[in-house]
Amino acid sequence: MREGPDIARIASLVGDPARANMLNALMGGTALTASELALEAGVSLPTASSHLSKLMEGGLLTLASQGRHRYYGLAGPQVAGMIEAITGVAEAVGPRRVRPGPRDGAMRVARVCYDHLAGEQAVAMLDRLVDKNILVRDDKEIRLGPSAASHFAAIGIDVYTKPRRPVCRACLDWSVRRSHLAGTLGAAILDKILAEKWARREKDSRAVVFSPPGKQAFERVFLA
Amino acid sequence: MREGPDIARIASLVGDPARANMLNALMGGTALTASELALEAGVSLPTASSHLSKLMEGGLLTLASQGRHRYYGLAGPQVAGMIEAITGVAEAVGPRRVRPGPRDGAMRVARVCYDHLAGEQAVAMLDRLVDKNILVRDDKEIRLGPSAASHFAAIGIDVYTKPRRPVCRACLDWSVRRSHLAGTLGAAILDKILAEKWARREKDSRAVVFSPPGKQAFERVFLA
DNA sequence: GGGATGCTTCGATGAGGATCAAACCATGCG
DNA sequence: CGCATGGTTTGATCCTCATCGAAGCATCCC
Repeated sequence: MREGPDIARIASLVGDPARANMLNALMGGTALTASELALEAGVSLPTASSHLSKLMEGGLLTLASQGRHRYYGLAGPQVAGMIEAITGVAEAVGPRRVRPGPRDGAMRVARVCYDHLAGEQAVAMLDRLVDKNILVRDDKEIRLGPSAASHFAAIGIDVYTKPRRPVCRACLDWSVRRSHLAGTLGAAILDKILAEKWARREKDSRAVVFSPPGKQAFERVFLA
Repeated sequence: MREGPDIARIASLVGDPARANMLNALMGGTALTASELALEAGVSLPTASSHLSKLMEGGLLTLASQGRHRYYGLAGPQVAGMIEAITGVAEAVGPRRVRPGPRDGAMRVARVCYDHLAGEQAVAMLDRLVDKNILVRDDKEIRLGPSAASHFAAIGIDVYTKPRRPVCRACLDWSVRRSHLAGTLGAAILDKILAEKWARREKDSRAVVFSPPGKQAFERVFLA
C-alpha cells in the first residue's frame, strides 16, 4: 500500500470515454460551453454537466462565466502535457490502424496543441529558430536569443506583452517525438498564422490546414 | 464524438487505485511477481491477478515467466513517462500536503525512475555532464560527446554494450521539472551507484539514499 | 414582466466492474 | 508420486457511477 499523489483519482477522471472526449476537444485550446462539450462527447446535457463538475473538482478544468454562458477550458499546460503523454501511449499500444485516414495525416503535419502549433511543421519551426540562434535551447528550457525581440517585432509579435506565463516553453510532440514551441510566444505565433489566414482550423478537429500560399508565407517567415 | 487513439481506455487502466498502486510500485524499475504486487496494492491474489491481466491486455506491462514465478514489469519508458506526467498533475492539483514528510524529501533528492536515477541529484549530474561536454544536449535528444567513451570507460561503464535501446535519453523530472538522464547509460550509472554501495534503495519506496561517503564519491565522479 | 435559452440539480434506473472465496492448473521438491 | 507453493479461473455479491427525464435556477431579450 503506497502513498503519494493520488494518480488513480486523476487517471480515472480521464478514464471515462465521455470525459476523455471532452478533454480531447479542449486540447484544441479554445474554451467551450457545456452544450458544445455535451455534443462533442455524445452525451446529454445533464450527463455532461455532471462530468464537468467532476473535472472541475479534480482541478483539470477552469471555468469562465460570461453572462449565461459558461466556458470550460483546460486548467493549464501541465494538464495538456499529461493528455499528450496518455495519447502517446494509447497510440503506441492501441490497435494498429488499418490505414491512417487523411485526417490523421493532417494532424501529423500541423495541429493545435492547447494554444500553440504542434506537428511536423511546428517541430521544424523550432529547429530552424534554434539554428538561427533566435531562440536558445538549454535543457528543456528555451530562452530568447539576442536577436529574438527585433526578429519577432519585425513580424508583428511582441515577445514582452504577457509576463504571466513563460514566453518560451518546450512541449513534447506525440507524433514526432521531439519538442515544439509552447509558451506565450508559441501561442502568439499560432495566433498570427490564423490571423494572417495562412492556415485554417479543420472543423471539429485539432488539425490545422495550410493553404498553398499560406504555407509559402509560413516557410518564408519561419523556415527560411 | 471524436476519434483517435483510445485514451480513455489507457487512462481507465491507471484509474483504478489497485492498478495505480501496482504501476507505482513498478516505477521502481524492478519487475515484481503477482503476489508482491497484490501486497503492494492491498488486494487479494485473485484480484491482483485479474488486474494484471487487464494491464497486460492494455499493453502497459510485460511478462517474464521464470519457472513458477511470473515477473511483471512496465512495458517501457513511454509508459513510465506517462505515469510521471499523471503524477505531476496529481501533485499539482492534489490536496496540499500539510507538511512534506521525510520520505517525500528523500524522493525529491534522489529516486529510481524506471531503471535510472531521478531527482535533484540526477538533474545536477546531467547538467554537469553537459557542462563538461561529455554529453551534448540537442533538443530532447542527448548524444555522447567526443570524450564520453573514454570518460565512462575510466569508471567502468561501457557505453556501447547494449545497442538495442538508445544510450542516452532525456526524461522529465516531475519534482524538479527539468530533464535527467535516462537510456542505457542512465541505467548503467544507477547500476554503478548501487553496485558501489554509494547509495541504497529505501525499502518499499522509490527513494534512493546516499551514505555520506557514497555521496562524496558520487559527487567526485559525476559533479566535480 | 414574460418568454426563451443555457445550464445545473434531483431522482430513478441500470450496467459495468471490483472484490474475494473456492476450485482449479502448473511448477518445483523430496 | 505426493505435497507444497505460486498463479489463474470461476462464480456470486455488491457497489459505484454513468445515464437521462423532469424539474429547478440563472441570465438575457423584448
